[in-house]
Amino acid sequence: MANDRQTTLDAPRRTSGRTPDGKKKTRIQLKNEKKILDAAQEVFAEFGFHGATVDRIAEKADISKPNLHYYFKTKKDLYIAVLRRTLEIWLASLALLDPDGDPAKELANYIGEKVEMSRRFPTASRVFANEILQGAPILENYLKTELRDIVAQKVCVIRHWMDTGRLADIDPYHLLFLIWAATQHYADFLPQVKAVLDVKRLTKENFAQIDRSLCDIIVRGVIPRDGAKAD
Amino acid sequence: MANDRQTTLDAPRRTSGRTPDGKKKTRIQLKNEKKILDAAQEVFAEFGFHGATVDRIAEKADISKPNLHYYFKTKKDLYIAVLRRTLEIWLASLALLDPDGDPAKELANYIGEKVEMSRRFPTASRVFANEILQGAPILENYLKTELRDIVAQKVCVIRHWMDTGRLADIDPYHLLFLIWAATQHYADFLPQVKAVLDVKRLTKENFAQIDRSLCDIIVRGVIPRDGAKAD
DNA sequence: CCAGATTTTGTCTATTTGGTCAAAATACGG
DNA sequence: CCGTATTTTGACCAAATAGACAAAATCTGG
Repeated sequence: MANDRQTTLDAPRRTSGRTPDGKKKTRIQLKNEKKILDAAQEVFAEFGFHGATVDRIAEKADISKPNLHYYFKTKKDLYIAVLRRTLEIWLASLALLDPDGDPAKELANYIGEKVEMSRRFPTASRVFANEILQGAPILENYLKTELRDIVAQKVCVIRHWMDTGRLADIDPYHLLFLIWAATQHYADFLPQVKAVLDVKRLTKENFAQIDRSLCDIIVRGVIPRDGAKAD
Repeated sequence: MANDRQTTLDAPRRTSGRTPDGKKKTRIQLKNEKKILDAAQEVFAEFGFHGATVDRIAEKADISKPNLHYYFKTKKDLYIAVLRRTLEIWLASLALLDPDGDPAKELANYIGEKVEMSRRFPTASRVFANEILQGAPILENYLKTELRDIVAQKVCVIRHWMDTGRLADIDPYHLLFLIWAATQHYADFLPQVKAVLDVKRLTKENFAQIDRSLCDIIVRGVIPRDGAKAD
């Protein structure tokens, strides 16, 4: 009952550089908030919201716990801030898919972008995965509004390609899910992938190979047999 | 330093029905252990190891906390027991892929099996996902031995299909990862899927559609263009 | 119905953890 | 260099939580 604070994630507000009261942020403030957010992202990615402890985050950020609370009132606030950052990365990768481009090239490009994302920002992907896995208590609202809308747009593009006969007739939603799942798998399930492949870590070459494999299968799977260019 | 207890997961021992000392298990024991494991699986799936509390599990199992501890010494023991059960489900679905079958049919069948798995045992999938996401502290050993071996076998089958020209030349490992990722996505990321599709829950029809879409794309993506049967 | 084994519970404890607070330290504009 | 605003910290608290333990209740075979 004592929980009337904001608990869902609004559309990422363009407030960076401003404190909630409108004042400009100090240099110290910016530096420390970044340190904390970086540390928090790692810890939340590894342990999820519940498993992460403020102490651990503070330690990793090399800052005292009360000082951390000076910048972020509660653990939840901090978590929301991390999610917000994570989301921007996510959104960036979703912004592709040109309706006028060649479907095969566009999709391959999209897949490549997402693979690169998993390679460069695995912790961001994991924070996100943890949140969804636990029922998306914070992101629920975002998923049902912003994400849904963006996806609907992408779906339109894909449908357009089908209508003009440049793409096989498959469900656009599941095509997108397939791409997301396949690419993020290499960030979220990294320990499993490494174990099965029997490697210490995934190199750039590994990711190039992943990109090739996924494009091979998925693009070939959705391009019509006849009119397709051999490339 | 005071942690010399077993911390990794051995090969699932065939000890069901036997207590560690070799005695037969009481009917009460079996019933209560099942109640506890069922409850624990749900809670671990939703909150992960750290987020899950013994109290909550006990409550869900409708059993007192000390009584729960009577059956499972520690939270970790209970977690390991849940993982063991989960693993059996996982293994079962991996046991397919007949080398002498038709590749397209075998793969479609495999995908269908995994989709069905996600539909029927989403919590099991989530427990597993949580464990991997947090770095697979318990499952690490299992991943590097049993799973790796099983996968190696499947890879052989797939390679065999390629060598006999019945499958396009793609990396078998990444094909398997793709299938796992795509199918489990609908269990692990269910809240996201529901939000984007704008549905309250995924029906049997939804899953049939998922199965069709995934088979369409993936199977078409790996079957050579020429010699393929139209089916 | 009895004796021993098994099961259940009320109570308690040690530890972890999120968060507070007032005071001390530091930065900064004039 | 001074006064004010900002930043940092040591000490502390209340709640949550994993687990211990001995006593009580119940079951079971003879």
